[in-house]
Amino acid sequence: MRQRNDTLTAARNRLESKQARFTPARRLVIETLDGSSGPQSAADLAVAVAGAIPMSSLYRTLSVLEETEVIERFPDQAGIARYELAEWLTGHHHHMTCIECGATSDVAVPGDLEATVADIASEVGRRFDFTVTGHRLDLQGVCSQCR
Amino acid sequence: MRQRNDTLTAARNRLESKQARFTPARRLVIETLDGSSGPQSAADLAVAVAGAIPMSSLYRTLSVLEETEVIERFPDQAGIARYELAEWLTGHHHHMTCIECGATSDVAVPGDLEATVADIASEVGRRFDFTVTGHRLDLQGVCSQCR
DNA sequence: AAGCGAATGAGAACCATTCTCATTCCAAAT
DNA sequence: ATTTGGAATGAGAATGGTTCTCATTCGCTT
Repeated sequence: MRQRNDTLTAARNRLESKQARFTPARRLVIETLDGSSGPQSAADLAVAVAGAIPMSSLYRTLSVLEETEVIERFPDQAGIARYELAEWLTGHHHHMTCIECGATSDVAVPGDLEATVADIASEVGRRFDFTVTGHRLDLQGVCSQCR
Repeated sequence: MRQRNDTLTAARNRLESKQARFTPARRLVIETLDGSSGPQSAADLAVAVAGAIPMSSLYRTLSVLEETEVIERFPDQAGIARYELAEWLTGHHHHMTCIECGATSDVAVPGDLEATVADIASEVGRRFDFTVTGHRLDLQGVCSQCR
């Protein structure tokens, strides 16, 4: 399993390879995301870093990290941006969203099933003349706490 | 295959069963979405209806249709809301987004593969103690025109 | 130690979306 | 036909997440 230091080092290398600095704010955001179990909004992160990063800087930090592909953005159902470490840092995974409480959490689909999903994705691409480079599976349902 | 009139009638029934009227603006938006091959933004729809519906009314129309579950909203990668007819009107389907041109189109995954996807979704739910009620598969890649 | 491009922070600006409210429409009852 | 009350409409203001501006500060590199 990937350790926190590996993530930080990998992210730092990525930033430096794109001539961007590995600054305290960037490091703090990466560490915070690394400790989260699902995608976080800018507001979530502002709380998590306890005001250590002003909003304008936080947003700028997020766009730098997104442009350098250290993190990925996916808007939630309301259209609010949520961020996660990029898959090359976390490993490929999917999301489960509870329709009761709205919480989204990561799911690493077991290898046997994931292989089938990937196969289906490329098979569908083949049938529709579309070169598939990635896929994302979102599950909606009710989490154990809400049930 | 579902005909346009079926869609309109079904949508009308749904609206009326929720004590909402089947007004010209609502009908026009439904017809426009029925004639689209992928999710449309409010701005797209404003163009498509050629100014026949002012923005404030268009947005209100969209929220009524969303609340009555005639349409579904999914924000695109930029967080801008895009709308489609709900799956009970169109049939279950997924999306393919071209990473070159950004276009998103609908894909009806062939029945054999779709059944497998559904099985995997519930199997994953079982393993993670999550009651799956729906799923969505998004394919990223390059469309035939961009390749 | 100096120079210089990058990063920061405060605040203004943006813009998709929602809200307000006065007006108009429609359906049902008279 | 007419009235009536709730629903829908449209114009414009307000909201709020996000981005931009710009003056200041930081941190490499020489």
